[in-house]
Amino acid sequence: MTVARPRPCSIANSLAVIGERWSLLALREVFFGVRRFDRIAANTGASRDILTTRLKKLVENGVLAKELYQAHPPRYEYTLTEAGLALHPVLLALKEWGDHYVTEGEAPTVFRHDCGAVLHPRTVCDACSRPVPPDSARAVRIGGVPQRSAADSPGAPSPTDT
Amino acid sequence: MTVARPRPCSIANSLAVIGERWSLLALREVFFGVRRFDRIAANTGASRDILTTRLKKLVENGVLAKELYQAHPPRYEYTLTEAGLALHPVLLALKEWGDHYVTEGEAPTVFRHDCGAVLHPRTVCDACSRPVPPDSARAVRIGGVPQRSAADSPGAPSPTDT
DNA sequence: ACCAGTGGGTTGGAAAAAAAGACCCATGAG
DNA sequence: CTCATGGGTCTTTTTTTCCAACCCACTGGT
Repeated sequence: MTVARPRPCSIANSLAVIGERWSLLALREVFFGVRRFDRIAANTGASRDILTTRLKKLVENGVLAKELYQAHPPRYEYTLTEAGLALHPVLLALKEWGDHYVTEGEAPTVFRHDCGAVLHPRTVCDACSRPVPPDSARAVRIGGVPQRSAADSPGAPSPTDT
Repeated sequence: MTVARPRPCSIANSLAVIGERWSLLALREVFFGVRRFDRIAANTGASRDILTTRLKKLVENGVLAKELYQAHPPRYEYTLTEAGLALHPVLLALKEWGDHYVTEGEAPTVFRHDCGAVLHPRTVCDACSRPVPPDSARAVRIGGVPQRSAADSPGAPSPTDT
């Protein structure tokens, strides 16, 4: 009898690093170019002590780096590491979804892409550059468990009980 | 003197709906085809009471729908609404980031795209279909505040103090 | 009829996390 | 000297979360 342990999963792993309250909002600020504690606190609304522990965690996990910009009263700026920059798609996806399904009225934040158009991100397959609707992705393996590739009836694509 | 109120932001709005612990993992399960309470609880590791309130909230916010599949002992399945399906890019982005920067070893979950290749999502501009690196997006407006369109060097794109 | 099992919760108490706000320290400006 | 700024820390109170147990309405087996 298998004990029900949670599914191994990169989404869960990601959330363990950036999934706590305020973490993503702090990262949003750094993406916006706001790199100092006070401003991040003010713009997110996070309380200072929580923000301190979140930033520390993000630094420990290599998402942010702390850079000294003034010695003596040592003062730091938080900057994005490579891993931090790689979160851009996550934030864009969340913003797009929020604009569409949560925020009422105009989107509070708007970007213009290099190409000149207002930015709306779209997710495509890296190999073929075509869109990836939910049903265009077949599971090869879920949570470490190989999926039968056979014709699973639509609507019940291999529930993966484990 | 402006009182520091948190920035209006669709990312924050999104997180208010799906940002609590377990919410995204529950949604992941529904995307995987796991639609019933017990299985979702087992596969995520969430405790039942928390899962109850999370699912209720997701239903209230129109991300999931509850469908009766058996009367009498009334039993429900949770299915994705249009808004729920639209979260696919968010989950893909989180999975991709986790695979890359958090999970050690092989990715626990792998999808194959319709095109035949193993799925790696990429985010592109909907208008020009080109990639969207962090510095290719210029702020038109952030948190409701218009940005000066002048040449802000990347990395310091108008700190938006509000 | 009796019993175990399944599905979807609810309840109560203990433990952990977050919020709010005061406090601290070093430096620089007026 | 005093105030303001930046980056925290400390304490107290309020919220959440976790955990395990319990409940109810069946269903299927014997």
